[in-house]
Amino acid sequence: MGKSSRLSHSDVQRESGKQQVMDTIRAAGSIARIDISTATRVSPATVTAITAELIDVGLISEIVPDTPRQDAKRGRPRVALKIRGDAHRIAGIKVSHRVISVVVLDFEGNNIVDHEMPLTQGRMPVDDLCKTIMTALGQACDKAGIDVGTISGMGVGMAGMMDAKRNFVYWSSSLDERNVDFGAHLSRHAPCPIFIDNDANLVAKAEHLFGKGRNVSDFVVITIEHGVGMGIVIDNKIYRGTRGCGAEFGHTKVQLEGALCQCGQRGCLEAYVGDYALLREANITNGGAGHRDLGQLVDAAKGGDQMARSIFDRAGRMFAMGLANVVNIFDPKLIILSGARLSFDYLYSDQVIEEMRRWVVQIDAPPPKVRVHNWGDLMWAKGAAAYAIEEVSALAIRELATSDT
Amino acid sequence: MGKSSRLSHSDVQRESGKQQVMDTIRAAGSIARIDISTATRVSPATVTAITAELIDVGLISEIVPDTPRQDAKRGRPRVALKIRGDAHRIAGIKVSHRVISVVVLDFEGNNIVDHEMPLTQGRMPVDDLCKTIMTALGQACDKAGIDVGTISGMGVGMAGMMDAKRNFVYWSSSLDERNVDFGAHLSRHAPCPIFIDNDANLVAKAEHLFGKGRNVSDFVVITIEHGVGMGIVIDNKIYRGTRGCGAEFGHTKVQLEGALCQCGQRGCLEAYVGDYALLREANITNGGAGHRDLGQLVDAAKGGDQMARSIFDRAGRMFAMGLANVVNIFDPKLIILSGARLSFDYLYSDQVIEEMRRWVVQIDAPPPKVRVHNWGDLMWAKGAAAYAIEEVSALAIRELATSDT
DNA sequence: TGATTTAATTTGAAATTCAAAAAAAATAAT
DNA sequence: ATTATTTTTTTTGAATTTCAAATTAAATCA
Repeated sequence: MGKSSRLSHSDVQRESGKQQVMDTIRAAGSIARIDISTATRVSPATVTAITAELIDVGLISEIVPDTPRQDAKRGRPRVALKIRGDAHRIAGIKVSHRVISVVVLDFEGNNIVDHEMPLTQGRMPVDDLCKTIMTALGQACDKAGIDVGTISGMGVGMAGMMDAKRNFVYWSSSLDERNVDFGAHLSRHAPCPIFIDNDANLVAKAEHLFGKGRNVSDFVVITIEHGVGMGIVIDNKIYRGTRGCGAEFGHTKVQLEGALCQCGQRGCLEAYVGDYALLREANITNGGAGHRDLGQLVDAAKGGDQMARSIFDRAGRMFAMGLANVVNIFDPKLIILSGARLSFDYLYSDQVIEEMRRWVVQIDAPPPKVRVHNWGDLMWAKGAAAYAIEEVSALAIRELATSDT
Repeated sequence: MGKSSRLSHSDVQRESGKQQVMDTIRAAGSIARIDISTATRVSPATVTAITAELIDVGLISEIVPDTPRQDAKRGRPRVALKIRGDAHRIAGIKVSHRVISVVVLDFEGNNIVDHEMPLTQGRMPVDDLCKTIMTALGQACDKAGIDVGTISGMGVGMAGMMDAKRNFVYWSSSLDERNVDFGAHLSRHAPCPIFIDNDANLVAKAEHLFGKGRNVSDFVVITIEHGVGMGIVIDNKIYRGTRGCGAEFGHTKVQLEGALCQCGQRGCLEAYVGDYALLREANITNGGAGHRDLGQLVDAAKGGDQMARSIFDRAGRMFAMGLANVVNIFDPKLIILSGARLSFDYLYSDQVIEEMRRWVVQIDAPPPKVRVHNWGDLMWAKGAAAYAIEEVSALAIRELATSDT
């Protein structure tokens, strides 16, 4: 054993010319053949051949120049190509505890419809969850007046540990069972291919395809919701680690024998920056004088309350330390702080980022860029859709090779 | 900018069939064609064609079965292939402060000769270092009675930050100048291709080719010498980060506002586990009663000295915390603790590893394996040679394609 | 000795890619 | 208005790589 692990997959993973061209067009939005050629180092002849085939099957199209003349240059004008939005409809679904969010995107990534469906229970049996997901998708489709059957791929994101390759869920807080072949179950209800992954990875996908990670080959995305998540992109691919649970940034240790975390361990980053951690501190120091929620605490800090401010100060410093560790280990080009909640402002402040930079090993090269991306709640569902778009794209191209001509 | 970064290199990097076959043979040591086929998923027909060519140019050879009968099985017996050791001679050179270590290996990785040359000064001008390196290599060759001109590739490892791809050194403690095109300088003195990289990366290479990382696609190597280094292998490739300084594991922070590190920052792991850190503590607590060296300190701890023991205890706990953070971020299959100095026993103890495991997020899947690899001092030089072997191999195969039939 | 099994090789065809030449579509110059 | 020039795209024919299927080779088993 082991013998086969060394190289066996590199062949499968290596992108065919078609894939490469397709990805380049998607990344660019719109791009002429000659630019595809220079970007991919594939010869113009081949680009012509490939794009002709892709146009033929309807995956991409030429853009007719509406402005008759562009920036005056000689020579045959370049004609740009783009993904055909109407080639496929893709759904992205994010399952969280209280709600299921759905988006339907066209193949270009444009929003067709989005929808939220409240959940009465966070944890449920496998088949219930499948049905619930399909109900949510059905409602979204009704809203847009489209048929569920016209959707050609569906990404599903949820918290927990899973093997994306096999659509297998080791554990998720949304399921009352461990080690479920969730892909197989959901397939029975869904009329299209399904792609399941950890939600942190999906946000990374979303940033890569649609967000601030576009055209960046290596970066890290950090998200804060209830917990602290991290997604890693290396060489344009999601890095998933060996156990498939994604990077557990929230449980990196920032203090020996430190604060108690909900995971049962001590000194986790999450135990300093998570909302429950902040509230815990606030309510202890508050002398039991009634619970405060996070909004109140933020207001208090902004209003100059020393106590509240010191709580956020420490959280910020711990967060900077955790970030610095990531940079010292990974040395990414870019860190994206991706979030839906404005209440985490204090962690995304310039001060925290400055502090992180000071803790990074100093060398001549500039420290990694940090960009804050404040998506709405749809971020997660869009990530799921982004994943599905990539996979459907790959599928379509593989089919191309198999069938006809 | 940016636009071309997305895919441009994937084409260059993707292994040709020949590379794949060559790598598989090297990783296996010896392997039959049919097994190469299954390992690489390349058809038997192609494997036959490729291996025929490789045999033709003398890079590999068939192994004649010395034992006439093997484990009794029917069918045509498989004939194993192996790298031809005499195809090339490769040098590996590690520059440290007090000594230059040299190894010369054959193409299979067998030791032909090793040699150490003391240095009178640790930091020197570029051309001096080039000459010194060539002198050391000359001495090694003399020792073995071989001609320097017969060496077909040379790997050089040194501490510091460098861009391996360009053989460019941003900074090294062995040079009195920054931003040196060291490859260009050394090329003027050397009769063969040169490959330069950070020493931590080279140890990772050594483990991958010759050590405990053989046949493992993703792992992390941690080395402790004066400082704490880390090398990362992802998908059979060295992960170098964007700034090319390798992973700065030694400067990850394990304590907010903690102990002062030689880098000037506070709370670095190195400031707790580095030898100078231990001695600093020992000598403070010693009440100024004469300096003790690390050996003495180790002996004292083993002899039951409470003070000494508590120093190692804390160092061990900090090390475990640092390791746990790497696991929580990276989730590698395997961690190799690679070292030349036995005095670091206390960091590589079962207790420390157990502690680390407890600090890793608990999931169903087993935690990463930890293996201690106690190489001699040659580890570093062998790493340099390993790198050169890989590169010369790639070169030879590229030439194959270029020249003749 | 022939049947069976497994490994390796041969052969012809398919797929992919590219260099070089040609064509297309624009502007600039005369 | 015509020709020259420039740049992009397409066509064409050839080289390379790879594989499926058939064949050959080398062993053991009956």
